[in-house]
Amino acid sequence: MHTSLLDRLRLHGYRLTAQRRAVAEALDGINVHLTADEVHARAADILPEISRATVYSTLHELTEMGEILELGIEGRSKRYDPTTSPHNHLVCDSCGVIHDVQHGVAAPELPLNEAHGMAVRRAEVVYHATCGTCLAS
Amino acid sequence: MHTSLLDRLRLHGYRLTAQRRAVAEALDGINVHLTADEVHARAADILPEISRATVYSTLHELTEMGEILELGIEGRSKRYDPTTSPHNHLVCDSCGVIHDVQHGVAAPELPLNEAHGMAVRRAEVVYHATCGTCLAS
DNA sequence: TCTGAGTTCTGGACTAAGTCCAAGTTCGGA
DNA sequence: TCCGAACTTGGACTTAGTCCAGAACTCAGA
Repeated sequence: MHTSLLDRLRLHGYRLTAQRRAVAEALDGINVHLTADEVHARAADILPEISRATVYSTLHELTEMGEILELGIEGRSKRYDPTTSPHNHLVCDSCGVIHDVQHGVAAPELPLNEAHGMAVRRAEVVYHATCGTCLAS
Repeated sequence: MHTSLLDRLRLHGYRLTAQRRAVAEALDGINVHLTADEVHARAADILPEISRATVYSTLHELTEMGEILELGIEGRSKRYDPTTSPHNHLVCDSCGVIHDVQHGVAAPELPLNEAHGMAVRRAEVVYHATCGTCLAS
């Protein structure tokens, strides 16, 4: 995946740098939703001197390109989702863990008269739950 | 509303203090979703010396009681929703403004085999959009 | 009405997440 | 290879939220 992601960065007029490569690799092949700090830690395994500011800006670029999804569902920190095809999320309100929900149910559409003049881009269903670990403690 | 809300605080074993009254009044009769800081500002109009820490702890108590909803949908700060009956949200991803969506569409239910062992409490549909103000700028 | 135990509040210090910026470095088209 | 534009760095800063010890307050019971 990351090769084509880097290609796409290029198509969008971004330069290919070691830092962007490291962030792309950090996001490659994972199916959990990392926080910016976790992405930074993984990228730092590949490129130890990468700075937090660079990771943040690269994540913003990828979000803007639509290559990843920025989730601000619960907790203090945003999480980044490499799966951009429409899907829903199951969130533990107490620890912030997020699971993808793959069942094919699409979020119901929003009637135009409810849109408050806003341009709706996507809809998702968020299931608020408590995970086993948090239930036990 | 706030009278009964205070009654319910009492029923839950909480004491009635001027500070809790002020927070309850700050949330009373509004239909926008305030951030903790905005709640603090409104409460401070009623009780100028109320501290941030108190507002935060009162908001947590009310959330725990189920009297208000804590929303962490987008942006850096949580917002508090005095409407606890099931409804959906329309969010501007760029400025964080949240509108309630009143149309009667319920979020689809989550199949048990998708629940990852988590106890699902509620589901909501979140519509991600850009508001008129942000579109213009 | 008074009292005292226990609850609540305060304000300031602290933490975590994220942003900003100036200066130095690197990329890649010509 | 050269050079300008784009990118990165790291440290300071901002914002949102938490923590804590001591002071103030609430309210049940006398």
